[in-house]
Amino acid sequence: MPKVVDVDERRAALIAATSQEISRHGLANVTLRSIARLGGWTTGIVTHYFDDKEALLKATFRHRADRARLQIERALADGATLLDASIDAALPLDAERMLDWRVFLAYMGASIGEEDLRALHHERQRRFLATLEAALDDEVAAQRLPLGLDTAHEAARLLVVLNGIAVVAALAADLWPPEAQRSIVEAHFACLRATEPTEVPNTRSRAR
Amino acid sequence: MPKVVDVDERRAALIAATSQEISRHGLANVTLRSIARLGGWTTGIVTHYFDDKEALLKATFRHRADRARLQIERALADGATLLDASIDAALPLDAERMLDWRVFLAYMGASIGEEDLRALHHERQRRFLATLEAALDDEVAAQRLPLGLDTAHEAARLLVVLNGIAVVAALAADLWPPEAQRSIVEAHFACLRATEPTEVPNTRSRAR
Amino acid sequence: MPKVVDVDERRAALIAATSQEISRHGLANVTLRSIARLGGWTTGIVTHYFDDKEALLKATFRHRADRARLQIERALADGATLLDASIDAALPLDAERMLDWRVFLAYMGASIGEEDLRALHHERQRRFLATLEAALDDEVAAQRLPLGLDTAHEAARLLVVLNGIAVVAALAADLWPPEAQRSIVEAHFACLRATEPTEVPNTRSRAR
Amino acid sequence: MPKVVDVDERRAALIAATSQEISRHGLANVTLRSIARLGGWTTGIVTHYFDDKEALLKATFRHRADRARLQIERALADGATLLDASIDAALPLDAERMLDWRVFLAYMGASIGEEDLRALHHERQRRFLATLEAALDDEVAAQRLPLGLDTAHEAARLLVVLNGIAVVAALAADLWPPEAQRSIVEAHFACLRATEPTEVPNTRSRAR
DNA sequence: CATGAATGAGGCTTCATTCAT
DNA sequence: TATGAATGAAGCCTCATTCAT
Repeated sequence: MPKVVDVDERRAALIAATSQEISRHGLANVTLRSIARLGGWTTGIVTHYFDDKEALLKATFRHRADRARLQIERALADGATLLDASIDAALPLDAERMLDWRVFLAYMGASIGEEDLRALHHERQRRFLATLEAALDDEVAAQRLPLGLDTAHEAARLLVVLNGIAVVAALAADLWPPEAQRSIVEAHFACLRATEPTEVPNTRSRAR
Repeated sequence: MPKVVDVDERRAALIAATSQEISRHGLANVTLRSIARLGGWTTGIVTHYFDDKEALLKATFRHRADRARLQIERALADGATLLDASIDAALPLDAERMLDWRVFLAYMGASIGEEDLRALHHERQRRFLATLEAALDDEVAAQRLPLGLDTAHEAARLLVVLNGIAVVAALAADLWPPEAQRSIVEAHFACLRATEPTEVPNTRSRAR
Repeated sequence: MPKVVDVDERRAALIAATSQEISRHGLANVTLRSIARLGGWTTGIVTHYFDDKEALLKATFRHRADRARLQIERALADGATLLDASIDAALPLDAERMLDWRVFLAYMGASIGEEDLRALHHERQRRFLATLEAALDDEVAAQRLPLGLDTAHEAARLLVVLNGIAVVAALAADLWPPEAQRSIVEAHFACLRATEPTEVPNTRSRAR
Repeated sequence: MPKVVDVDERRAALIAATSQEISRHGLANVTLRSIARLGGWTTGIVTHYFDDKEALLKATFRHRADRARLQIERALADGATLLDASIDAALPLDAERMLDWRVFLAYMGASIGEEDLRALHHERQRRFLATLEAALDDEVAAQRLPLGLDTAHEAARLLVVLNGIAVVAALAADLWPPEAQRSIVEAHFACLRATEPTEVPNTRSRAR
C-alpha cells in the first residue's frame, strides 16, 4: 500500500505558501526555495504536484481569484445586500482578502507585456462581472436599486471601483483606512440609488 | 574635445526605450540588453547615464507618472473641463497614455511585497490627488459641479475610478473599448452633478 | 534519497582547488570558472558550498593559516626543537608550506587598503605569536635557550624573521634556496642562544 | 607654441595619485577613474603619459622602491649609522615610508602567481641587498660591527627583518607601534655586534 | 514519493580602452 | 594635448530544472 498523501491537500498547501511569499516578498522574489522553506519542504516537492513554477503561480492566481469571487457569492447567498457584500466580502479589509488582492495585483503587474497571461485575467473579469451583474439584478428585483438600471453597465462600474480601491489601497495603505475605502463604496451605491434610469443610456449614445 | 552629447536628451531616450520594453515585454523581461538593442546601443550605455538598472527603472516610472499628471494639468490649464480632461488626458486612449498606465501598472505589481518602492507610489498618489482636488475646486467655482461638494473625498473617488479603469482595461483591452471607458467616467461625473440634484439640471452647456 | 556527498570533504576540495589557483595564477586571476575547471565542476558548485566567492577565499585563507600553524604545533608536540620546527615545519621548503605562504602573501597584498580584512590577519598573527611564545617558553624550560629570555619579545622577532623569509623567498625563489633560508633561521637562533653568552656555549648537543 | 606641460612632473603626479589610491583602497580597487578623480583629471590622461594602466602601476611600484632605497642611502651618506638608517629611513614610521611599504606589499600580493612581475621584485631586492651590504661593509670598516662579519649573509638577514616588520606592521598596526618595531631592529643589531665571526659560516656548512 | 546535489544559462555590473572631437 | 562618451568583454551570482538515489 503506497504512502497516502492527499494530493489536493498538498497542492492547497503549496498554493497557500506561494500566496504568502508573493504577498510578503513580491512575485519577482518568489523562488521555489523560498516556497519550500516556508512549507518545510524541499524544492523537488513542487514538480511533484505541479508541472513547473509557472503552473504553480498560475494555480495560485486562479485560486485567489476564485476564493475572492466565491466569498462575495456566498455573502449574497446568505442574504447580504450587494453594498454590504462589496464592503465586507470584497474590499481588502482582512488578511485573506488582502492576500487575494495582493496576489491579483502582483500577477497583474506581471501580465503587462506578457500577453499569454491575459486569458487568466479575462476569465477572472468575466466571472466577476457575471457575479456582479446577477447581484445587481437581484438588487433591482428587491427594489433596493431603481428599476431600469443598466445592470451590465453598472457591473462594469462597480468592478472598476473595487479594482481601483484595491490598487490605491495596496500601495498606500495608510492613506486608505477601512473607513475611507467604505465611504468610496457607499458613495458609489448612493449614486446608484439616485440614478435616473434613462440618463445613463442617453449619455452613452452621445455623439463625439 | 569630447563627443558632444545632450545628457538629458540621451537619458530621455533611454527612458523612452525602457518604457517601450516594459509595455511590450513586461517589467520582468526588461533586460539591459533588450533596452540597448532597442536604442541601438550597447549595454554599457545604461550605466553610463544611470547608476544601475534599478535607477533607470525608477526614473522611467517617475517620468511616466509626471507626464501623465502634467498632461491632465495642461488640459485643465487650457480650459478643458475636468470631465473632458479625465477622458481625453487621463484614460489610456492613445499610445502615450497607454504607455503611462502600463508602466505604472507593471511597477505597481512589482511593488507588492517590496515596501521600499512604496514611497514612489505614495508620492505619485499624493500629487495626483492634489491635482484632482484643485480641479474639482475649480469645477465647483465654475458652477459645473454643485456647491458644497467634498472635493477631497471626490478627488479620492475619481482617482479610484481612473485607476480602476486602467487596471481592467490594461488586462482585457477588448472588453474596454474607448466608449466603454468613457461611459464609466461620464456616469461618474453624472453622479457627481446629481449630488445636489436641485442645482445642476441636465441643461448645462459644455464646451468641447 | 538524494545523492550522498560529504559536505566537509567537498568544501575541502574546493578550498584545495582555490589554493592551487591562487598560488599558480594569483588572487586577482582566480575566477569561479578557473576553480570549477580545476575540480571538474561547474561554476554553480562554488555557491552551493559557500555563500559567495569572497567566503570561499576567506575560508581558503583561514584553512592555510590553520594548517601552517598546526604543522608547527604538531612538530613541537612530536618533540622537535623550535629551531627544527621553524625550519622543517614553517619555512616554505615543500609544496604544502609553499602553498601556505603564497596564499597568505596573496591575501596580505589584497588586504592593503581593505581594512575589513585586517581582522583575519590579526587573528592569524595572534595565534602564531601565542604558539611561538609557548614554544620559546618550552625551549627555555628545556634549557635549550637561556633563562630569562623575553619570550614575548622573541616570539615577535621570530615571527618577523619567518614572515620576512617568506616574503623575499616567494618573490625571488632562486635567490633563496633552502640552505639560504635555513641559514637565516639558524643565525637567528644562534643569536638567541648568545643572548646570555655565559650560559650557552657552543658545545650544546642538538638532537635532530 | 604648444602648451607647455612638464611631462616628468605630470608623470610624477600620476604616480603620486596612484600610490595614494593603492594605499587607501587597495590595488584591486584602483581604477583609472579613481586615480583621475583624485588628481582632478579625466581618465584619458593616463594613456597620454603611460602606455596603459599596467605601465602606470609598474612605474608606481618602481618609484616607491627607488624612493625607499634612496632615502636609506641618503641617510647613510649623511653619516647615519646603519642602525639609525634602518630605523629612521626604512621602517614605516612616517607617512611616506608607510606608503612605500604599502605599495610594495600590495604589489607583492599581486605578484603571487604572476611570474612576469618577478623581474621587478628581483631587481628591487638586488638593489636593496647591494645597498645594505655596502652599508654593512662600511659599518665593519668603521668598527661598529665586528671584523670578519659575513656582510652578504647579514645583508640578507637584515633585508628579511625589515621586510618581516613591514609585513606584520602593515597588517596589525596597533600591535606594532614604533617602539616595538624599533626594538626588533635594535635587538637584531645587538645580535650582530655580538656575533662571533667564525660561527655563522660554520653553522651554514653543517651537514643535514 | 521525496530528496537535494549539481547544472548551466543568462542577468547585472565593472572598467580598461578607444576615438571622435 | 586633452576630453569623456561609448564599447564590449568578462566576472559574479541566481535559480529553475534535472536526476541519481
